[in-house]
Amino acid sequence: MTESRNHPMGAAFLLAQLGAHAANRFAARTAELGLSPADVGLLRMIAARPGRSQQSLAEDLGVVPSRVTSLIDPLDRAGLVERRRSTGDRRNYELHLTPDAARVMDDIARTAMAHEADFTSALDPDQRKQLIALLTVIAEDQGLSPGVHPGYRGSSPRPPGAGTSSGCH
Amino acid sequence: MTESRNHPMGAAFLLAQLGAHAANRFAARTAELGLSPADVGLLRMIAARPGRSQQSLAEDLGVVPSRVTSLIDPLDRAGLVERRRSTGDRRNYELHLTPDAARVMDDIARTAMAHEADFTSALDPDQRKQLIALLTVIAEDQGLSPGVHPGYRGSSPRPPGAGTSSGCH
DNA sequence: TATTGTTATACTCTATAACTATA
DNA sequence: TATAGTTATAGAGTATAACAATA
Repeated sequence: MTESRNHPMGAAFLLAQLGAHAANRFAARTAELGLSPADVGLLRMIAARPGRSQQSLAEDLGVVPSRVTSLIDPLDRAGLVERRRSTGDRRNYELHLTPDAARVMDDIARTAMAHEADFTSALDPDQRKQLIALLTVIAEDQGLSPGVHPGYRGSSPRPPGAGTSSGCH
Repeated sequence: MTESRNHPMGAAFLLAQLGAHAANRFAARTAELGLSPADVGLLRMIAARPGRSQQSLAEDLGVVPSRVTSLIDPLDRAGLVERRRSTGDRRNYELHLTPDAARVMDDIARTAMAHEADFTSALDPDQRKQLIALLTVIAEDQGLSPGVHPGYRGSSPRPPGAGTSSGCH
């Protein structure tokens, strides 16, 4: 309380704090669909580029290929993602959403819109546009790929213990 | 690419994306001080209220008391935090920063300022004020405690698998 | 009996390495 | 020999539960 009064939070800290909160809230919503945020991210990445390989997913996510296996497995078992052996190069898979996934994607879209609306309900439309504009400027300046959420795996060295507590000033 | 062109990101997603990025960058900086972001958060919480107990830390962080033990242990061993048995109630500790910690706190302050400056370097002073104002409105609306970073532990149900990939729309 | 903090244990997440099959 | 993907294994992080000391 003393600190918050005398040292108003910096933008970087507020961003980290709100970002974590937004991710938590979103996770709570997707849980109601029986999906983790990771599931949702994967489904979207496959929807955006059907037929892509697990390898390409691993690169975009910045994770090791073995991790993609365990990430796709539950989606495959749930009947949302289909692994088709590539006819050209039978070593890799072509990942596709199943027809069943269409309904789930609709649910996800609704969930995401509700999340966005709830999260920005304290702002008027003009303020939302301002906020998005400012955040977009920073995102581009920081070299973030549009639509790729870094989770908490880190494009940085990634020391152990990250994730709990503070973030900056 | 298609998606980012046709569906500009919502504020909630940008927040989650930038927040994770900010946390990662900050972690990279604190690592150079030999500290994790968690360490920094703990040191600050103790500095803001010297003599507080591990129990109170557990409540503020939303973690279990046993976790606080393993969080404080390394700081104790590093000679930055001292556990003094409370004279009034000898069950609990009063946590204090050691004299050695003063220098570390200075390093942390410098690190945080450098982080903030780098992160907002794409904005002019007026835009920074705007951004902080907008973020503060949302933070208050969402009921976030000033200065308390939720890590990724979640004030929400917290489904497994959270942390990787997406966050919203 | 209730509370502060610790220890022991189990579970989850993730990376590394070894392996299979293709090329 | 090199590449896509899988499996096995090990390490870190965190919660649960049982425990000690104090109230």
